[in-house]
Amino acid sequence: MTIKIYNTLTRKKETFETLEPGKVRLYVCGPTVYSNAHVGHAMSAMVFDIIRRYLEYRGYEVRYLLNFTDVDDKIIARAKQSNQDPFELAETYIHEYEQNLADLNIKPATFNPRATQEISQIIAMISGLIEKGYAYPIDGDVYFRVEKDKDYGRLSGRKLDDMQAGSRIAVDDRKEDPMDFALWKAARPGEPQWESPWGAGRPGWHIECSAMNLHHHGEQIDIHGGGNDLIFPHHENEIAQTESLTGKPFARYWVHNGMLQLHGEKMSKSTGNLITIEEFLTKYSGDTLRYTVLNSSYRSPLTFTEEVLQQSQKALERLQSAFKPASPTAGGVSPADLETLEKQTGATFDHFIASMDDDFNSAGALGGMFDLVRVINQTRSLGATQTQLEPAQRKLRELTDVLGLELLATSSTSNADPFIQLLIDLRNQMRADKQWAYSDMIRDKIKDIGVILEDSKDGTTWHWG
RNA sequence: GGCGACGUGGCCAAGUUGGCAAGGCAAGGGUCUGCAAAACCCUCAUCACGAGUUCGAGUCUCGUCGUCGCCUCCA
Repeated sequence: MTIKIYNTLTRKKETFETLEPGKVRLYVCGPTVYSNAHVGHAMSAMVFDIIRRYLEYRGYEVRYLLNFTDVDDKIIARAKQSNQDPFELAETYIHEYEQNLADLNIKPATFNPRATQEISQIIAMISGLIEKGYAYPIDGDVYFRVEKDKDYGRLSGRKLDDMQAGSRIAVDDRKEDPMDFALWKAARPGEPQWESPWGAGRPGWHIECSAMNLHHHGEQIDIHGGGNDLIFPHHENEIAQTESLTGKPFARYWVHNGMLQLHGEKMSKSTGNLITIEEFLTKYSGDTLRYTVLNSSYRSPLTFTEEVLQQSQKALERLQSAFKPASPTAGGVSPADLETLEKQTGATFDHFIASMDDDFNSAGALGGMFDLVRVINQTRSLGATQTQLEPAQRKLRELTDVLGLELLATSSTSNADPFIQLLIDLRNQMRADKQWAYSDMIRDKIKDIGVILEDSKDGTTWHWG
């Protein structure tokens, strides 16, 4: 079995082969840290978390770099506005972002490079590009010469001639070509700056990712990821810079996630059409977002509405239902029934691998998992013992772990437990005496506190609701 | 204007090389239960529209309509 990945560069699904057997060099463009991260960032981080987890599950050693762009126009502008030091501002949002990711059960990257920590590498790269004739300095700025790069536009599928440079932003007429982009920006007074052969200044937007990759991964990497809004110009320019310098293909697979749609439009920092991760988590769990992400293709736009989130919550509860233990008094189930369960466990596993191997088709994988949920619940209903249920439940848990779903047990131990149990015992005494009004009242009132009671032949169970 | 993606039941959504349309939510009916909840069983689509290729198309080709993304900072 082989993994297939959709490659933006070729617009086809391709068989996944790594540069080095068993090892994956993965780089994902993280946020520019000038404000609170929103759910769109979370989606992207989650998509690559899922990809990373799956590759690891399939036996790869994944070296995962997620960068922070911690110096740029917006950070500087924002810092000025609030009379803050730009580095401190960036630092604050980096910490917040890392906390957000942790709250969403996103595994930390192997390493988080930052633009400001790569300045010497950036300067070295730019010098190399100038030497090779791919870049030129003007008044302390340095620009990349797109004309010299004959492949330019190959990732985004556009030609220089087709692009309406300056259609929305004034063209700087000092540049040789309107599409030339800044590698280095001359310092303005009061702004962060570093010394360079072209005078004091700071890096342009795209160069830091090229430099970080070169520095921490090497000249070539396996997977380069990010939102599909980065395809042009960001990733296009990364390719131009890196390949012009090294003369080698940069990333083998370019993987892009679709945009999260809020109110029918892309969630976006600049337009203010957003919900921050923090806000989101006051209402929903990280699992709810993760399920929503998993339930559709990572490459498609993600429908993000209250209704969809509620549906995800319900679906998670159903997934969770498979993990309910067998009744302690269960008498066991026939070998035939057990075989049905075993077969479904195997089928679900095979389906999971086949789906995920196919460009990380998590929605398909989930579909198969629900088939197992049903059979587990069926088998339990038929009277299976916990020992009989256990292997199937364990396999299902293994798969939900791969997807990064936490499925926290709805019942958690707390020091309220003895009191809840006391109420249940009292209520069951009342039920034995057919005092329905009082027993129902207890059930209603305790529900208001968040405890759900469920009666069955074998007794009463409860969980936090 | 250029480039690209997409349009599957009330909602979300999957769909390998074309061969009688996964799954979840919601809804209706039933089993169980004092009731409720949970669980289980049953029911619920011809795939935007039109034309074409084919023995056969959601799956290929062309056209129409619609939605979204990029071409400016953006995950």
